[in-house]
Amino acid sequence: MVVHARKQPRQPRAKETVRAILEATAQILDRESLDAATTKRIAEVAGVSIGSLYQYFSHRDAILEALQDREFERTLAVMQAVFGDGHIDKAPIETVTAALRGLAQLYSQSPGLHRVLTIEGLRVAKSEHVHAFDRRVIDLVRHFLATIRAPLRVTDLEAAAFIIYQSVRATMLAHLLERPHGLDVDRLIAELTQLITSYVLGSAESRG
Amino acid sequence: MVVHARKQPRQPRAKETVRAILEATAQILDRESLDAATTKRIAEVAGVSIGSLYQYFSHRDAILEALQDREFERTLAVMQAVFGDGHIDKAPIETVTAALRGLAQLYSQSPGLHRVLTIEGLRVAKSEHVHAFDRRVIDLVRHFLATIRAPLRVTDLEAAAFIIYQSVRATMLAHLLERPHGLDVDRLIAELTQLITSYVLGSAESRG
Amino acid sequence: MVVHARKQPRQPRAKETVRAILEATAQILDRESLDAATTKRIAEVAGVSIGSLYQYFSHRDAILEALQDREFERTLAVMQAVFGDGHIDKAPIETVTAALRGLAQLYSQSPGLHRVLTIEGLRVAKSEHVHAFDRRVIDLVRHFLATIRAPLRVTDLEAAAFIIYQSVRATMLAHLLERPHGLDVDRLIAELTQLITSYVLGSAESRG
Amino acid sequence: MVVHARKQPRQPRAKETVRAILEATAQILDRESLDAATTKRIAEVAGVSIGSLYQYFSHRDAILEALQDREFERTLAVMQAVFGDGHIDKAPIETVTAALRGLAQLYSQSPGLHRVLTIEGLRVAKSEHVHAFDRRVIDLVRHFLATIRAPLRVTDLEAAAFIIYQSVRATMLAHLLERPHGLDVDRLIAELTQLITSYVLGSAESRG
DNA sequence: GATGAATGAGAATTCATTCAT
DNA sequence: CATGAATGAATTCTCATTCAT
Repeated sequence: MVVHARKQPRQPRAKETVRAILEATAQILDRESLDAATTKRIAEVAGVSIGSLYQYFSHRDAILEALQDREFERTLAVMQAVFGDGHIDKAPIETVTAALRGLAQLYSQSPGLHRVLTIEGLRVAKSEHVHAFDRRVIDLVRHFLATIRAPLRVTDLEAAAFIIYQSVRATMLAHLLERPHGLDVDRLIAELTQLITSYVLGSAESRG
Repeated sequence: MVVHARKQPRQPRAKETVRAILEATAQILDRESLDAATTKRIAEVAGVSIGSLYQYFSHRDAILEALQDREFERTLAVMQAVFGDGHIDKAPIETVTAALRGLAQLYSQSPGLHRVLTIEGLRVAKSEHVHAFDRRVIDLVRHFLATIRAPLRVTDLEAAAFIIYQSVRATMLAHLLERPHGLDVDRLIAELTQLITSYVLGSAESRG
Repeated sequence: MVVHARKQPRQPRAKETVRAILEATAQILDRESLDAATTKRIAEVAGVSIGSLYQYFSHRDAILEALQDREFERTLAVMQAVFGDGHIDKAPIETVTAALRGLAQLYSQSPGLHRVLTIEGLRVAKSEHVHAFDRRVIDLVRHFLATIRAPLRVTDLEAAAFIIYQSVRATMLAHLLERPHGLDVDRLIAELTQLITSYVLGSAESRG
Repeated sequence: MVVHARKQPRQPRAKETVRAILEATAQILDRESLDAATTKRIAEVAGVSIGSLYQYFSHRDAILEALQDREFERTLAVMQAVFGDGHIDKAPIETVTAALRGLAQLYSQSPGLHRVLTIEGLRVAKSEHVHAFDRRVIDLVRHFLATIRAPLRVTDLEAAAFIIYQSVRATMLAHLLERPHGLDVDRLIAELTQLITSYVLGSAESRG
């Protein structure tokens, strides 16, 4: 899973080192910026030597990719849990709210990390990595839409999933980074739920 | 207009140089990336010397800011035209469609530029520049919502404007950069119109 | 006399331009620093174009050299006046005081200029220009010492002239630049007079 | 001691690198000039890469400051040794001679370095560093004057110390840089001793 | 003559990566 | 394995000088 790792850490000490490196990088991205995440700074914060970075990661970007992996897995896990079979009998509006809640919590834990992931998604040469993640999330959303029993207003589920994914991500991230006053997270989730359900189901259903 | 210009170009040759620098930078941002826009590369593409960059721009970022300015003004002009008095009697759905069309056209002219502007908006230390632009666009949207005659479903217009702005921007940009197959721009505009009108007005009105 | 001048200014307008350039440079050296005296800045302050600088001076340093010339001539003029025949009958202490007074006045008119001239004198490859000036001043001092009628305590007049020149220059300049509190210029002159006459004549004579 | 060092060199190899950098810089200052001491040139002469300069010094000037420190400490050590308790019973003329001898030796070891230090003292924005050194040397001289048992001719010891410091420094440095023929260092010291003692004590005492 | 736009060599500094210890 | 000193390509920016208008 850790694609670019130079060597799989097997010993406890090695695992701890890898964990420290990823934690340090996440912290720097969260509190500072992508530019601040130099190898020197990561090594400092992690409390290891620069050499150790290259023991486990072939190049600097591999560290970021490993972090992406971790965050991608967490995000997908949250969505899979919400969209899982257990929720198929609930009202769509509740599933949507649950998904948004889960995402909001995830984002708020490391907004800087998601900020960087979004920026990566804006690169011209977007990595396969990032592309595959987008694909998987959109597939999950599309699948969710397809399993809604109520009549849908939207017909092109692929397009709808794409739009919903982009809208939710951008809005949540902007909210977290800018913290516009007078708009707390619960209210944001309520509004986004409204946005999505109105779009997908039409107002009657979303009201009911 | 060129806020950070070191010197206002007076002679024709000078104006041409400034134009070449901005054009070159826009092209690099469009086709490559923000990182690729080094002073060396910009000068090369513009066909001028590095020194000439600094005749008219105090530092590298000032070139980007000048480009931002240009794009900000264009964007605001489009929106002001659409939201202007002439449209107050039209159905909201038409105004929304017109605005989205205008934006889509603008974005498609220089997607890379808007990509960079979006990235700038994701920086920890977002510049006053970028912030002010976001503010003005959201104000325009809010004002538009406030002048709709039909009964609104949303109550917090500030929140609604914020969500709409972020959603439209992210979706349009992602569409332009990824070009998801099977989703042409007209369809995208139709879907986004649906998204917005359903959210703001409820389905009955948006259908009508 | 203006050694490096590219062309002798003959027309009134041209003379005025040269004057403006030298004045501007002197002002910048006085108020700012040697580094601040860029061709761009000199042209700005002088109110001429950069091109005009090169109309009259072959290269930037030629401007500084012309300034040196001017200052060197002034300095030598002051000393020649004091050490001239008229003063041969006065007491040495009075001549020394008069010379110091003249120099103090000259230095205070443009301390920054003399600062730069001193720095030039500290360059490894001191220009012939600067060297020749040092030589001439020391010759003047030596000649003055040789014409004193009272018995001298010093025997090596060349050495004495060298020491006196360096001491006076450094002390006066440091005084002007640092303005040590509690030491006004009259007091400084009195002290330096004491320093020199005691050294050259011994205390009995310097007291008388 | 190395105030601006970025990192304290611990390993032998590192110490050797720092030493090489300082040695190279001193050599360039001695044989060439302050302007010649570019980072590229220092690295070349030191036989290290430019990057290594920045391992140990935060910026170019920090290298010069480290050199200054080294020289300041040496200079003060020489003067403290001479003006120390052991010399209080000796004749002032001997203490002055000893001090001048010590300084002459120090200056002759690295004239270029002292040249640069003097130039730094002539900068408009003289660094606190340099200023503090001047202050300390003048304080030492003043204290020495105050402890002389013989009756002094000078009354303002602060002014006298200032004048003596500037005169000795400038004269010794000029002597070293210009090497005026017919004036060897012993003779220079004798003359400067004469200059100082005559000034401070009057000729009778300085003769005895 | 006068102008000032254009030039480009050269300066300081950063940072991912390597490798001897 | 771990370390961190060393590397040097690449970046931004300055400024004396030239030359077309």
